Amino acid sequence: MSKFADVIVDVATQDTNKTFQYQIPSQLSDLVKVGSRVEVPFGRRKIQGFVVTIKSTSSFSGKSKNLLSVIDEFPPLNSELLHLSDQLASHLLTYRISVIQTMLPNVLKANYQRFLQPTDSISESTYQQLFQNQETKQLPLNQIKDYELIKLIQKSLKNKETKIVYQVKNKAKDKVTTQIDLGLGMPVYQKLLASIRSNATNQQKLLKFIIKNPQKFPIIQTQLVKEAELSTNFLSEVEKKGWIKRSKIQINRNPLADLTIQNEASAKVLTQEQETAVQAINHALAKRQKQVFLLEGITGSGKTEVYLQTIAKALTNQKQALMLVPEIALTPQMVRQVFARFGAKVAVLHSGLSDGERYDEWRRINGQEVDVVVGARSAIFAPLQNLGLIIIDEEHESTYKQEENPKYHAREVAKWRAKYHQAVLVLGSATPSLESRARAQKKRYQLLLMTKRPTQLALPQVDLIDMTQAHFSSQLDLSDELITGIKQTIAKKQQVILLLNRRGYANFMLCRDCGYVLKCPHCDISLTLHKDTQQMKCHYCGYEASIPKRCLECQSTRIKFFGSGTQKIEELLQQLIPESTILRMDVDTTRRKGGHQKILDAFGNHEADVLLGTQMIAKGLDFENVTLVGVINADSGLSFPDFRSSEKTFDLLTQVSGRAGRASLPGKVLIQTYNPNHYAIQLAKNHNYEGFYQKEMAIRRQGQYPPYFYLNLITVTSKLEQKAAMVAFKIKSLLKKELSDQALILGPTPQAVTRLKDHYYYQILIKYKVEPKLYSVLNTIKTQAFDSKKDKVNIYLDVDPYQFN
DNA sequence: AGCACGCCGACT
DNA sequence: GTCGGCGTGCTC
Repeated sequence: MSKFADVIVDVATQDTNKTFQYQIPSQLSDLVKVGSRVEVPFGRRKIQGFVVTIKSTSSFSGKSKNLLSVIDEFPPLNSELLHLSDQLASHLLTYRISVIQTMLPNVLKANYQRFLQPTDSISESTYQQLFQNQETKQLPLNQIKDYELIKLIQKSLKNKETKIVYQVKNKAKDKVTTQIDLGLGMPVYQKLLASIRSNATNQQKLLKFIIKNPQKFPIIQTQLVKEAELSTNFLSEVEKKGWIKRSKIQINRNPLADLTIQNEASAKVLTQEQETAVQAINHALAKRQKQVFLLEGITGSGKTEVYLQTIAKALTNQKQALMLVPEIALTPQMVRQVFARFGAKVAVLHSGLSDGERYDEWRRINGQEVDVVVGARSAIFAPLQNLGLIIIDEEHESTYKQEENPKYHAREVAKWRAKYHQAVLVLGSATPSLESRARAQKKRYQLLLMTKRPTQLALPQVDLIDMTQAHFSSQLDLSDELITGIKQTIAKKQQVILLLNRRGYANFMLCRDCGYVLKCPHCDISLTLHKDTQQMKCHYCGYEASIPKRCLECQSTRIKFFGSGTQKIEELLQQLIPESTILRMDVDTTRRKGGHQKILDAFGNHEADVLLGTQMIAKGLDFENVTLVGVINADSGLSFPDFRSSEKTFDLLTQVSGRAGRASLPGKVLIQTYNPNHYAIQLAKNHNYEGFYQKEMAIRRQGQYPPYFYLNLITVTSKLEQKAAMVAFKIKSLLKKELSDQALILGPTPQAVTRLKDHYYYQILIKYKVEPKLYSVLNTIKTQAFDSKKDKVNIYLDVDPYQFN
């Protein structure tokens, strides 16, 4: 009896956001499993899809086509992830295939190729023109740009002289290397060495190496080449003589290969507070009940050790653990510690890996070869089947929210998975998100407080520098007080971390005669001066232009650059303190692979006195010689049109302050600000998270924002401004009609940056508490055609938005 | 998404 | 009459 498969097809549109049914041919019946990645005919193409159900009766009224092939040996999706993809797609109002694709490593994305092949009726001349240079009698069509050739192909297709065949290419490749084994017995090698010509140096080298290190065989070819100082050519010669045997073996790319393991593999002695936290979590682990903990511990209170000991507990309970960190490249110390404690049982997943490395790590996880996974946001989808513990470190970080589609929040996915597995979820932070802290208040989460540092070291003294009153010896960016602080620290051979949340040199160019500001031609945003590359760059779309010498409007030479970025401050600082060495760390200096690590290692080795950077220096760094932290402009985040701007500022200041005085030396923090009385800055100065929580909650209640209200952001975009606005107003009236009058519908308003990459953006914000009809309304908005295909209007939905633009 | 089909104006 | 541009609708 033949069977049928329901397949989610690799076409991300509203129309295809459902299953398509295919018949399973008998020769594939043993291979096709639920979760398999398969190749199917779709229209006249062949595409990739994922099997979500297998059934024995047809539910499709038409005639099902046959499934063509199964791509992987083992299904990439298990039933949990299939279930999750379904729920998440409807929760986020996106396509299920998009969710599936974010769950899986990149190499499992399909790579489609089209080839032109001759038919029987092809004429000799057409064949000559199209195929004479093709060995395989087929012409790859993917990147043909020659117009004459395209015309020729079209004509041949029309005359049925040729046809197009479609291929689904699998990008997933195992990494293969050559291994060398001995071909003869040891006494034979001894004899050979004795009888060989004295000028056959390479042969002698190899024989001596074999006799000296027989235990090293089989050996990887590249390693042998290196150790015995031979060439691969030579090795293939001696292979012919039968001295050695070469074979291909599959190996895993190992991203942790060059991580040196520190000697901190054993558990540390816990403080009373740590002990209490570990006990509480371990107790929940033992009960195997779904439970959420909020671990609120000040910077330096030793949250990491709590994580490590509870992971160990989960493992002894025969369970697996998953730990998320905001961005691995920025928290290498954390990864190193997990690796040191749990060794080969650990897999890492993050954006710094190559596609191949990521695929190998993922396969180790999917094969259940590891018990601990550490990774950034998307690691929340790691296919562990026996999860007992999920940890989210720095749970308040906005990096856990993906800003591209599907716009999921890893914390929410973690809750879903914890429930599914009856697992324990630990949310850790020095400055928990208000959402999480409020849930702890309501006892939905269990709050675990850690208020002391194990070293008994006090939190650093924080001083505010009021920039409206401060003294400046030169430019207005660096106050004398901060400069003096830096000089004194350097004089004591100690180090400084400086935070400036703006990259580039100067962020806008103004003509002092006509007031003209140089803007990006595609976005309504001023261009930033980059002195190192001698260019004006758009930080939104990447547009680059040369630095103007004259005003483009009035030709005046009285142009000036305003708004200091990291490049400018670096230059300024070097002038003011010539004896200092400065390392700059921002997206521009860390773009290359391993760029973060290089800078951090150099700073750790005290090759520089000052580490100057954007917010990427605020997280997780632990350098014991840093005794001064300076914040150059604490106000930069406060002016954003975002209800979380105070929270972000408070978090950033608290986080960066925690970088000072990590070991025996007391730390100090200097914060330059134009708003010294702002509550976020005042409370950060006093290390008063609980005070901030109370104050900010009152403001959120007043403003009807989360955690009191839910949010939903609708963005309408078009190349034509009126069109975007018109559709936005239509959507608003539809919402008004369908939702209760408890819901607040704000806008439509043009985005703060109205035009981006030549598109206009209008947005509508819905605030609500309970709206049973909301999802069905949003679904109709998504499906409803507000536009013709001609001047396209796109509608984006963001459930629980974090970025407002 | 990509592909076909069908409609309509334009060109040899 | 046929070519090509664009809008519409469908893919198990």
